[in-house]
Amino acid sequence: MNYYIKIPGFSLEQTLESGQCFRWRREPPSDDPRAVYRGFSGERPLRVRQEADGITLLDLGEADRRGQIAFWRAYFDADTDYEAIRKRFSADETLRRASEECRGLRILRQDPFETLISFILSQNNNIPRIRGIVERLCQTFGGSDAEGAGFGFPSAERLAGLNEEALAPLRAGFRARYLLDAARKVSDGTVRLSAIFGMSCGEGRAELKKIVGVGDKVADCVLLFAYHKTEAFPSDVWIKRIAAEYYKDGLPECVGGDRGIAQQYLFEYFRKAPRDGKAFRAC
DNA sequence: AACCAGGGTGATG
DNA sequence: CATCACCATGGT
Repeated sequence: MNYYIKIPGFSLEQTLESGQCFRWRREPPSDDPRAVYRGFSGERPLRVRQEADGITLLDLGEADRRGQIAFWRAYFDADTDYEAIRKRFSADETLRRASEECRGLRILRQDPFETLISFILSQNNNIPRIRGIVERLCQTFGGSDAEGAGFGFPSAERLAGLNEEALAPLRAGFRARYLLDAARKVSDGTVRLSAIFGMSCGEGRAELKKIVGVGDKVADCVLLFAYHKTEAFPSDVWIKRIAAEYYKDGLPECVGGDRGIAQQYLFEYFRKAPRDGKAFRAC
């Protein structure tokens, strides 16, 4: 059974290909002109289709349909008013352009463990290769869906029982050691991922940084993309360049507590900008 | 061939 | 506290 969710202005492509998640793939073009994506959140599979004014969840199973719908509404952040946020951001000219250009982009509410591992693997790495490593991780250690929808994200317990040798086929390099430390500390309760929902940004950051290989940037990505703590501000090489060019004295006042949302608009806007010569001049 | 990629760690000034 | 080599791998 299919289920339509109205999300005005929302774009699957802008959201799922913005570098905040790594497990969604666009299906090859069929006779259906509308884009269809297939992916997972943690162990939950989904096929989802772009509509003019929202999305359609495709082929939902019979069990707990209300629960599934509520889950994906939250995942795609369907109940946040991004129009109001963009209006507020428009006081700053650069942010106005970025948020206009990336109008369909939303901050997902992803699975915490999946997000943690994915961004551990992201360090000193590029997005296509991160996607490849995460995919191999799921195919090798994740649970298979009965319908052949693919492989869910492996649990912390499963990964905690492995060693670096077992992870070698992933070709994650030096990050494999960090992945194991994370899986171990999550599965033995040293790091309590579920407790972070109720923590402040600072507390959550400290909790995540108990893991070897998690610094400020990775921690803030998890706080933003899994826990939806929008005051988290992941500062990567792109954002550092943008800040040096446009925001030497910090973000403008209109951003308020939503620094993470501003960050994602800026990241995506400049990353997509034409790269011939001076990347930022034309923006 | 050198440089870069949604960084972090550990060793030095 | 600031800097810096280094980490493993693949793409340009």
